[in-house]
Amino acid sequence: MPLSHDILLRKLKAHSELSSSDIAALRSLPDIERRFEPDEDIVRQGDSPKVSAIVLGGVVARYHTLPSGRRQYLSLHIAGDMPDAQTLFIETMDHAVCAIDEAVISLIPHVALLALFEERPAVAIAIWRETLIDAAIFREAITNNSGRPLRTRLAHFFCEQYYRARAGGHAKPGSCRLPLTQTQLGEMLGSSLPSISRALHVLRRTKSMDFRGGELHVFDWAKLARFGDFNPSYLHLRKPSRL
Amino acid sequence: MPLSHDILLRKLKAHSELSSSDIAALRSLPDIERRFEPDEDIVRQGDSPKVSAIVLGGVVARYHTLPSGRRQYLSLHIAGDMPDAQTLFIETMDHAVCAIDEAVISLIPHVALLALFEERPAVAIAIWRETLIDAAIFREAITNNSGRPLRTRLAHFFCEQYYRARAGGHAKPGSCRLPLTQTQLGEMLGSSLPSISRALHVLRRTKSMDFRGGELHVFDWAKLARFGDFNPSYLHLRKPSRL
DNA sequence: CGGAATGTTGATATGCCTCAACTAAAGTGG
DNA sequence: CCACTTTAGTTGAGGCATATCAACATTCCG
Repeated sequence: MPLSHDILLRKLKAHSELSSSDIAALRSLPDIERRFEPDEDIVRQGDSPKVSAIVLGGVVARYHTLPSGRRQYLSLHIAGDMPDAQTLFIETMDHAVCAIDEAVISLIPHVALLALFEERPAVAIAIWRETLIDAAIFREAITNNSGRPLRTRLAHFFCEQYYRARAGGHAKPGSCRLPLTQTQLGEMLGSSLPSISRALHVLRRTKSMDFRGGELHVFDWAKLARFGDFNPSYLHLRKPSRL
Repeated sequence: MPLSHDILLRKLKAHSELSSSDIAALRSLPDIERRFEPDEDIVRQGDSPKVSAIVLGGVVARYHTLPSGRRQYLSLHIAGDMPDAQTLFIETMDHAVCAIDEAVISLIPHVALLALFEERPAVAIAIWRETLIDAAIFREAITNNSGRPLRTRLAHFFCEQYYRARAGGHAKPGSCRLPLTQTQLGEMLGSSLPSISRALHVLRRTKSMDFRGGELHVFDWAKLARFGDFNPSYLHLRKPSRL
């Protein structure tokens, strides 16, 4: 009964109802824990993994590699997230998943998950829903990266990370971990390092936030959210976090 | 036994195995057919529909509305697609779906689909997979709109539409329907009308394609795909189309 | 303490935006 | 069927946000 599954459970409960037998079945899933170094790949583009990952600690990201070699980060994942749930039903990875900082991952064999789905359809639905929320986050990223000026885009990104960290219970009051370099922020938001640096100065000057040393500080949530044009409804969490 | 479901079936078969009883069950789903005018909304942001839509004809799009009023199109859907499958498990729409040209839609009650899923898990998995491929398309859109110059972005977009139309059997040899204005292309790719117009001229000058009158013509697929940095693997179709 | 990685800042270049005028094509009503 | 209006697309001029290149400052870490 790996305690680690409680982390997934907590995440699923944020949007889905599960019975006590669902929960028990989930808890009894076999898993292997693995630690990854910063920047180490967890799954690569083209792979066909036979396990799915749950993030237990640290930060993990999905990314594409462009022919130029440039990296485009697609999403960030923290404890409780299943960044490669899709490998259950799509054989080949169309993107890669890597650790951003040092990350601890729980790996669950597909066969075990599929057996659980058959026995406990409610769990399958909860994880399906999880993948659908992922898709909503991707859609928001399309809009964010295509339709907003860089300052707004950056603010929106910070809002999302902070909000998700809080919703998952992984934030201190007023701050959360966000171990990205400015180069990586650029690769996330489709922008260059110097532009990120300058946009960040603009944000800091609003006094609503700060970002340094891999830590995101939020001083004035309402202001930051306004600045970043952020509305959390796309995250589809049942009880909106108080911020 | 609405024949219209064969259109969905064909789509699902492109990536999933279904038994004859799965197919029979799918065919027996009740549905209502509805016609939508160009630009008419099928579902709106904030709605909680009790039915899911299958596109039977025409072109349909998902979109966000920005506070400025600007529209960001997120994806395009043609016959066989289920642009709002997610409403099965996510109550509230975080985006809207509209008809681009005149579109015919089949609406299936959620209750009927959910009952089918219970009876025929393979169908549930096929549709789950469908939503996962949707997510892969969103990811590609993030990369396309964030990481590539406008000409490339436009070429990539044309490649995707043409490839998907062919895969679904909705393309003539060398061309497919794509009833978008340049304004809409701009709202798709996060760009302005004049820039689209100029980028389009560049593409036309390569002699690999043309786009006019809502029709996309492909003269030299290999060239266009190269220009658009297009690799169809993210569409996860079992038998890659010959082009 | 020295070297590598990260971030800041400036100068210059450029892709794309905005505004605007104009052309072309597609309805619409007399 | 033709003028009238509307919508769509083209083209030009000027400006701005962001890219690129480069030098420097700072922090981190062995």
